[in-house]
Amino acid sequence: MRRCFARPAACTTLQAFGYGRSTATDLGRINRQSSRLPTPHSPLPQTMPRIRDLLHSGQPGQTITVQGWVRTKRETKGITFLEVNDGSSMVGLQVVLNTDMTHYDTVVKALTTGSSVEIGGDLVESPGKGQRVELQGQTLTVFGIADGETYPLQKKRHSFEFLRSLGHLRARTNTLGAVFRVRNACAQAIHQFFQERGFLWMHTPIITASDCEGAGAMFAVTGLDLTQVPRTAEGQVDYSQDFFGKPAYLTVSGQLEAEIMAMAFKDVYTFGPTFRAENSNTSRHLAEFWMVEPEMAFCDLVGNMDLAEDFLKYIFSSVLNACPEDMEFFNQRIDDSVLATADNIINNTFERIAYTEAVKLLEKADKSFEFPVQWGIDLQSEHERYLAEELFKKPVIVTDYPTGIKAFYMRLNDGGETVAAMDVLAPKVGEIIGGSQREERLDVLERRIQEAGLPIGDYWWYLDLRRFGTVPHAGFGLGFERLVQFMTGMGNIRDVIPFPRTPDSIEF
RNA sequence: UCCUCGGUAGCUCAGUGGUAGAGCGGUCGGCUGUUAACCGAUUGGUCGUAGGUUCGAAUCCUACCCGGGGAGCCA
Repeated sequence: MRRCFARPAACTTLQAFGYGRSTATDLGRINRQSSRLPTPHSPLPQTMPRIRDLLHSGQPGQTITVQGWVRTKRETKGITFLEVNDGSSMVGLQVVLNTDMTHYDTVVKALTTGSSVEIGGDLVESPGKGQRVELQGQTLTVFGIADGETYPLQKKRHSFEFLRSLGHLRARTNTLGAVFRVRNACAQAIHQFFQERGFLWMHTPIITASDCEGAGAMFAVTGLDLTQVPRTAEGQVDYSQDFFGKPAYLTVSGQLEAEIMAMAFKDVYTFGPTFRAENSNTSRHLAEFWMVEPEMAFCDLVGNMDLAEDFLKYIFSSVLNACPEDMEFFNQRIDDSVLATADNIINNTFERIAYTEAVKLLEKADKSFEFPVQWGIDLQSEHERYLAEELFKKPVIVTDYPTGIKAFYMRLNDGGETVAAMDVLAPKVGEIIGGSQREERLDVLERRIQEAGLPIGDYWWYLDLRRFGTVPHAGFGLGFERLVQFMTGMGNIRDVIPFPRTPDSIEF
């Protein structure tokens, strides 16, 4: 590409060109007919049609301007085809450039995959196969060339491992583009689902005061100079000199705070970032991920299950509706069960079964498990998948788990052997949602905190909720990236979040 | 953290002790409408790093680094 710039003919079209607040390089505005002057356009983005809309509803005869990045260029002797993509859809707009354009030899030939362009012209019916309409290019502005020798994205399939090393460029690929459109549609659907039902979105804190949340290793947050940590007389870190005057961490859950807000607004939800410092190196774990946690007052476990089922059906329907091409792509190229799975979620009533019953079914199963089943142990991934995939062949909600394997805040059932917990198990992925009815009885909750060996003083406000106007309530948690993984069929969670954070990895 | 597989051209990979390869990409040329265009030519490497065995190491050994998959933990 540098060689092209060195050509005298190309150099004559080079000039600094102020463009809005940024400076772009104008490689040339090219007129098909030399008598026609370039028409300066408004730089306001909202005046530019998105390629998605042009492909769906653009009419031949429209004069349009599009902006985007060149995905491919196909050249023949007398004509050049560009596919321009602006991220609004999987498929790009085909642009036809004829050799009689001014500067064709210098500018059009210089265009490479990855270059940024603005092209004006007429939308016409495409005589070729593969697209309804195409853009007959008349003016072309090149904002930036992507040097073909060094631009790492090629017109071929790349491994996801390789694309992960290109976190700043991979969103321009078909698959990651589809992932992030689906992710957006999914987030939008989540808000819409809750807002339609009167839930309030609550921003629970990201920095939390103590580790009483009790769910996994936490990242410490400190303002102390780590090269000169103040010590107490006993040699411990003197947190009284730290920013908050006590140890602080990044949140691992917004649930306890959501419970506070549910005691005022009945139905609330959180949707925000969550952090786990666990050294988990798997395709299903991130150190920073987004979590959705609805919490409902005056609600029991059955109401919780109803909400979880409605929730998944709604999200899947919405995303299929919003991103049909992307979902079709996932089904074709990533996992051919994506659409069947979505259909299964949307059109089946979820099976509901108590843990004790599930264990009996697993014991009777004509199948040998790596981990033998026994009442009292937590279900392994292989057990969950057997229930959802082989036995019921649809989503299964398992309820009433043994008290010993679940968290202290889950409501104790009569007899005390089980708690009102629920896990939604889905074919292909296993647990997708985990939740419970919360313990609303003060005396029971106090006993459970003590039995768990937790510092009861730290929970004074949580216990106050039971002292003052307590109410049965319930909620669940859902890992947002796992939902996106589930919907798209993407195998690695690092490929459904724009900038994954995992142990020893925090690029971009 | 444990188990396991891997690291060779820009990318995807072949090469199991004897002169480092293919496809794709890039570049150049050709081709009147292409669809991951096509055809021809060409470019391209400290074989993850360090040490060792050997006449000779991409290949065998040791350590380390990085990545994939699985497990645990979990969402």
